[in-house]
Amino acid sequence: MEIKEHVINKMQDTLKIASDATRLKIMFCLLKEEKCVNDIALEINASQSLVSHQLKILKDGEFVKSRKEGTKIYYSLKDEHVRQIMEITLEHVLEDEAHD
Amino acid sequence: MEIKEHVINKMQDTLKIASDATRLKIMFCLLKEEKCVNDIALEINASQSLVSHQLKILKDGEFVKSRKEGTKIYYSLKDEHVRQIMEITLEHVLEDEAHD
DNA sequence: ATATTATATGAACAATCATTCATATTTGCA
DNA sequence: TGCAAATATGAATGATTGTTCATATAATAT
Repeated sequence: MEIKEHVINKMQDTLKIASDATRLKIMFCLLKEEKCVNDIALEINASQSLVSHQLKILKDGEFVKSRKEGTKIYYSLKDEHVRQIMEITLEHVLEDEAHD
Repeated sequence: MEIKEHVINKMQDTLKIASDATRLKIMFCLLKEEKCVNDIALEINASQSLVSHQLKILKDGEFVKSRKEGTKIYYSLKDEHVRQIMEITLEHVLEDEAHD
C-alpha cells in the first residue's frame, strides 16, 4: 500500500469520532453558531454529563474548539473539514434515501 | 433541531462503516482499480475471511460495488462520495500532523 | 463425479465504547 | 467565606463490534 499505517489509524480515529449520533447532533447544533454546554444539552435533549463527555472527545479530535466567558464555555465547530465531512455524509445518506 | 433523527442515525451508520482501519485499507486498495477478494487480502495483509466480512459491510453501506467474472468477484468503490470522505478525512489528519 | 479455487457465512471471544450516576472543579456573586 | 451556576471527571455497566476459526457455497476444470 502507498499510504502509511499510522495515517490510516488517524483516519480511523477521526471517523470514529464523527460516527456517533450524539456527537453528530452536537455538531449540527453548532453548525450556525457557538453554544454553551447547557444550551446544547437542552437542544439535543441529552444530559449535561453526556454532552460534556462527548464535547471532550470532539475537542480532542479537533472537531470543535472552545472559548471561555465567565462561568460559561462556548463551543463551536473547528474548521471547514468538519463541515465538509458532515455535508458529504449527509449527501451520501440522502442519495440512498432516494432509491430505497 | 432542524435535522431528522433518522437522518442522523443513517449518518452515524455511514461514518461507522468508514471508521475502521481494515475497511479504510480496503478502500485505499480500490482507489485506482477494481480488485478481487484474494488480491485485496494479499495487498493489505489480512485473512480472506476478514476481507470478505468487511467487504460485505462496505457493500451494504453503499461504499463498494461488485462484479462477478467466472469464479472471481471484483470489487470497486461505489461513487464519488466515498472518495470525497476519504479525501477530506485524509486532509484533516494531515493538517493535524503538521502542528503536532 | 471429484478436486480445486474463490468467496461467503456463522458462532464465539475479546475489546471498545456510549451512557448513567455520583461527585469534583471552577467561576461569579452576595 | 459561602452559595449557586456551569462544566468536567471517574467508575461502572451494557451493548456493539472486529477478528479468528471452522465450515459452507459456488463455479470451473479434469
